[in-house]
Amino acid sequence: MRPTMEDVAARAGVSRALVSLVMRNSPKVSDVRRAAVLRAAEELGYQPHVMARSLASRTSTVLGVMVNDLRNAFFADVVEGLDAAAQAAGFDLVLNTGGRRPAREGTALRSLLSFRPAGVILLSPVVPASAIEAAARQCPVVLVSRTSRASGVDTVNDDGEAGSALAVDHLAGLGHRRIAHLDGGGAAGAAQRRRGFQAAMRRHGLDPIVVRSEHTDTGGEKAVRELLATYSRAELPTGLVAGNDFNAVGAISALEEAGLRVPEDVSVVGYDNTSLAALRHLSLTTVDQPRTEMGRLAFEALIERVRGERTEPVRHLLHPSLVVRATTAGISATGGARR
Amino acid sequence: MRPTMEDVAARAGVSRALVSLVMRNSPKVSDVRRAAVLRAAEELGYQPHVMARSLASRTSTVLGVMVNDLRNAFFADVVEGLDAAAQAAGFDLVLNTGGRRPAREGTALRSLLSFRPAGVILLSPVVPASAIEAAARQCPVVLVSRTSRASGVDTVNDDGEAGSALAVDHLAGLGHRRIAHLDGGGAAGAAQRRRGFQAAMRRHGLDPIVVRSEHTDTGGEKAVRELLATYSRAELPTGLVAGNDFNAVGAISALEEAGLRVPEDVSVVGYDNTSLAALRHLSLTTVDQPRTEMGRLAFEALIERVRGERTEPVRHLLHPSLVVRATTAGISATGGARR
DNA sequence: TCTATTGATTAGAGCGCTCTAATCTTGTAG
DNA sequence: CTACAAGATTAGAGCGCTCTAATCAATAGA
Repeated sequence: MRPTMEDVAARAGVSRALVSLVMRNSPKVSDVRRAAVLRAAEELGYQPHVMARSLASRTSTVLGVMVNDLRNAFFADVVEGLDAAAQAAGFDLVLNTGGRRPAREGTALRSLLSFRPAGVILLSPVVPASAIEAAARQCPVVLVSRTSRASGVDTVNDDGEAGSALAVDHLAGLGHRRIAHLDGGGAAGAAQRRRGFQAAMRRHGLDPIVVRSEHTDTGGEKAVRELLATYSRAELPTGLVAGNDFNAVGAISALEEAGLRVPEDVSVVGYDNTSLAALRHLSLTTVDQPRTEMGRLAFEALIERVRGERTEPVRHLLHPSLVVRATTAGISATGGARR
Repeated sequence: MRPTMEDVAARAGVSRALVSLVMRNSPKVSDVRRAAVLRAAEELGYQPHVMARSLASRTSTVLGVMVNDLRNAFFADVVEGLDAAAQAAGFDLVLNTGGRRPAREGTALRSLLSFRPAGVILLSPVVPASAIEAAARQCPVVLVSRTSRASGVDTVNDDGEAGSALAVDHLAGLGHRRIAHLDGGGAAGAAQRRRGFQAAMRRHGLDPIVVRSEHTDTGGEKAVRELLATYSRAELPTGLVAGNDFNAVGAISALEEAGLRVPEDVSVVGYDNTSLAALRHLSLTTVDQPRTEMGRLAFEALIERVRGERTEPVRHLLHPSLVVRATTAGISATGGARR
């Protein structure tokens, strides 16, 4: 059996309460006793029992985290940021997934709450708003990549509209006039990206072309084939704003298959700046969201509520940035490319 | 304040002990009482406090998980498998990262242990063996992608030697004789993959060519350039067994840059079957490890020990499989390609 | 009628810790 | 030498639950 505080106290010749004070490094312990306790703890390999501590102190160092999909690199990055911030502040993450299924997410959320966590962070949850509000009645809740109007809920989102605008501005700046968006369908954030695209295009006085697609590489291929079937070579869009990086890669494949060169004939911009985009082989121009930063901000929003420093909800809208690589270029007078 | 068992008991007009029995759905409760308790719990929105339960029962439903690197899709998949199995069995994951730094991993591990978890699962940890053995003295420990001879420790690894052999057999079967391995250097599992490559080559009566590289795309590029500088076009290896998928992608880039076609001139096999490999754009032939399965097995190994069903260590060595896609082909008589 | 017997229910101690309030030490001023 | 404040230490209750052992109710057997 692992040693308890009582064991340490006995060995150090002090009371359990004193050991408790030392463990929480209280200033009101004499140096002699502190040293004795620390030595005894060391010798016994003692480590406080977080659960017992949590129960007795009526406070929790547990943060519940529910992830929409761990396989998605986006969430992995957010969790990284979260973990780093949490560890630095002495919190631990209890992590879960609901596999994108509302019912399972509900169970997962309840499971997190049964830890009586200091707070809960939901990454792009698919549970109904009512479940989120119910959770918010028990502890602070932060939503990442999902909005909410509930008063007890903070949110951290990236500004998808601004991201698309960045892509459009970039292409328009390179001289492109016919630019199409490969829409992400019902995927999280897709609607915002589409809206941002349309608004930016109009701002440039251009006609927004939107092709229904999805956030996969095959989706990108299909969308481009559709485009090729619809437009004559001369009228084909010269710029593509893909729904995400995977979609962009599929689009590029289909373009090359059709004998079009990227970026000489068509420029393509991705979204998310996944590790994929950074590969030399692709060198995809893409929109980057500060994912790790989002995790950090989510943690901070939570901690502010935990510490009671704030009660009004906060809505972070993070600014994406454009990472220019090799899949975009200007248009030459002849319709060819100019880097 | 959230309702406690006492509240439920009062509302249902029974004792706290009875509520406890109902919550653990004991068979020795009359139907009438059970219904009354359940209703009261429902009305109050009561949910047992896991930590209090854990403390009182001296058992834990917490599984500590330390991940080498969350950003790595490999671990994400393993965690997925772990989470699914754990949830099904009523366990919760407390998750951590040490950022590949031994000291930080040590802290992370200690943090996990302070939950007095039912067990701990370490995904490719970089902590010294002594730390692992110390942990094993406190609770069952399962290692994934790392070996150990300690008696209290179970391991789950993929058979890297077999994986490389799969790749070599495939290429040799296609008629390739000059095959090179792009070695992963000090990366986890790299040594095994190299050994497997060498052994398989000798088995086929071929001379194993090993180029020092690393598990990144730039590493793959460099290795191929080295190869190009070393061998004449006629003597250049026609088959490449890359250290992992990223490395393979880099290698392909460099080959194409040099005017060589894949797979017509050179066949390339990756390792890991990441989402990258599945992209149509690449369609990389690669070696797949059953990652989700590894998570499940890790959980099962742990649970067997928790239930006391087993005390001798178990060493799972999982069989990889080859996923043949479009980057490998046979050699034609003229040195050209034949799919 | 009384005692077993079985099944359902509960009292109460205790898990490992924190926290308040009380107690014990000192040092210092009068 | 006494009084008292300030600092250091501790006793003991209690966090929300489980678990053992005791109690209670109801039925059956003699």
